[in-house]
Amino acid sequence: MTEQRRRIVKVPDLGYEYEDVGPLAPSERRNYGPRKNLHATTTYRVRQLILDGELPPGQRISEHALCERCGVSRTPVREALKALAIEGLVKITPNRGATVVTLSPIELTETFAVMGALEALAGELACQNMNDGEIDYISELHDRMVDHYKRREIHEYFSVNQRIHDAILFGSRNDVLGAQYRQLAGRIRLARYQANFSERRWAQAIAEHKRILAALKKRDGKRVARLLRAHLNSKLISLLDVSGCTDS
Amino acid sequence: MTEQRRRIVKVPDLGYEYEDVGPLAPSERRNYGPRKNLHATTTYRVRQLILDGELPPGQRISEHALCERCGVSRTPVREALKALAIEGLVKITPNRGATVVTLSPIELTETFAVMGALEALAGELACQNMNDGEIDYISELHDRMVDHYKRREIHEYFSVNQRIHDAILFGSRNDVLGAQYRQLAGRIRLARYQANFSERRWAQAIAEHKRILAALKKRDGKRVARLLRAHLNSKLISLLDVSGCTDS
DNA sequence: AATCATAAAATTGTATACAATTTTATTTCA
DNA sequence: TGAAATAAAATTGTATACAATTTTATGATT
Repeated sequence: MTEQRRRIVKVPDLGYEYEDVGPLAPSERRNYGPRKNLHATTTYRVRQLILDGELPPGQRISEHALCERCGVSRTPVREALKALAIEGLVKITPNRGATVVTLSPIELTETFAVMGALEALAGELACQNMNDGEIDYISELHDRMVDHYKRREIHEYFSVNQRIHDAILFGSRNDVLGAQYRQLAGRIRLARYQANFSERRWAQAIAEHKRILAALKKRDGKRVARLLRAHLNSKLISLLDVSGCTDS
Repeated sequence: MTEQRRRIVKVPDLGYEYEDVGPLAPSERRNYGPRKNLHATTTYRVRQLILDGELPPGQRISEHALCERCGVSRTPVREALKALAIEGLVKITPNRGATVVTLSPIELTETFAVMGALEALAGELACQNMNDGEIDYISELHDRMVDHYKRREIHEYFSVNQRIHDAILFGSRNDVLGAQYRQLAGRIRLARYQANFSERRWAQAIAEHKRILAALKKRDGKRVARLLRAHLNSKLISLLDVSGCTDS
C-alpha cells in the first residue's frame, strides 16, 4: 500500500474537479429520488425490528448489515441508531458500535417504578377527563379481553390489553405523559422475550383488570391510580421470577 | 448551468479514481485527528446553548451556522440536532430544519403534571433509601438556600435549589427516574426565559421548601410526595401567570 | 503449540459531494 | 406598480470518500 494516493482537488469558483465520465450506467446510479424521509422511516423500521424481537437484546447491530437490510446508506442508519439510543432501546459504545439494550433486573425494577408513577397519573387524569363513551369503550374492550382469556388466545389478549392501556393514556389528555409512557413501555417490551408465561399470573392479571375497570367506572381516580400501580408491580414480580408473565 | 458535469468514477478492485494532486497544502487539510467523539461533544454544547438561552425558544437553528460555531462538519451537528429532538429541546420539520422548542401553556401544564408524578415518586423513594447523612446534607443545602434568599442572591439561590432537587433524585436510587426527570426538567428550563420574577412567589417557594424538608426529616414519604407535587403546581401557576416565577 | 508482535480486514467516525427542497431574488406581463 | 412566473441561492437530505479504531488474521520467536 505504498503507491501514490489520489485525491479530489478543489478549484476556486468551479467547485471540484473529477474525471469526466459522461452519463452513468443504471447500475452506477446513486440511490437518489423523491424525498421520503429515510431517517424517520429507518428509525421506525429498526424500532420495530427490536420490539418484534428480530434483533434480540444483547445483539450487536452492524451498521453495514442494517444498511443492506433497509436498503439505505449509513447516514440514515446512524441517525436512526442514535435516536434509538436516546429512546433507550439501543446502547452505543464509542468506536465499537451499537447493541440492543438488555435490561438488568435492577434497571427493570427501576423502570417499573417510573412506569407505575406514570400510569397512576394517567389513571387519575383519565377519571377526570374521559367522557362516558370512553369508559363504555374501555368496558367493552375489557369484556373482549376476558373472552380472549377464556379462549386462551394469548396474542389477541395482548393486543386488546394494550388497547385498554392506550385508551386510558388517551383519556388522560396529556400528550407528554403519553410520550414518556410509550418510551418506557418500549424498553419493557424488550424484557418480555426473556420471560415465560404462567397460567396463574394470567388469572391474576384478569382479576386486577376487573378491579381497575370497576374503579374507573366510579371515576375513583385515587383508587384507579393505586390499582394500576399495584398491577404493574405484580407484573414486575412475575417478570423477575423465572416463572413467567402474561400481561402487558 | 448547462456545462458538462464531471464525476468520480469507480474502478473495480482499485477503489475510486481522482485527479492526482500530490500532498495537500496545510490549508487544504481536512479536519481529521485523534478521536474525540464530536457528536457527543456537539450534542452537549448545543444543549447548553439552548438551556443557557443563547438559542432562545422559537429560534431557527441553521446547520451551517452551528457548524461554524462548533467548528465541526454537518454530520455531528445533524446527529446532535436529532438527539436533541428526541429529548424534546428541538423541533425538526422535514426539509425545513430545526428550531428551538417553544412550549405552549398547554404543553407546559402537561409537562408539569408528569414532572409532579416523577418528583413525588423521587421524594417517596428518597425517604426510604437515603441515609441520615444525605438528609443532613439536604438540610444544610436548605439553610444555604434560605441565606441566599435573604440576601436576594438569585443566581446562587437557583443553583442551590437545583442541588437540593438533585440530591432528592439521587436519594431515590433510581437512575431511570433521574434520566426521565432531567429530560423534562430541560424542557421546563426553556420556559423560564419567557417568565418573570415575583417577590411573593419567592417567599412562597421558600415556605414550601421548609415544609418539604421537615417531612423529609421525618421520612414521611407520602407527605413529601404530596408536598413536592404541590410545590411544582404552584410553580406552574406562577409560570402561567405573567406575574412570574422563581423556583426551579 | 503457545505467546507476543505485527499486518490486514472490518467497523466506526467525520467530512464533503451531489440531490431534492425550500426560500429568496429577479424578471415578466398585465 | 404589483402580482405571477421564473431563476438563483440557500438549506436540508442522502451517499460515499477518507481517517481513526477495533477486531481478526498472520507470522515470528521461544
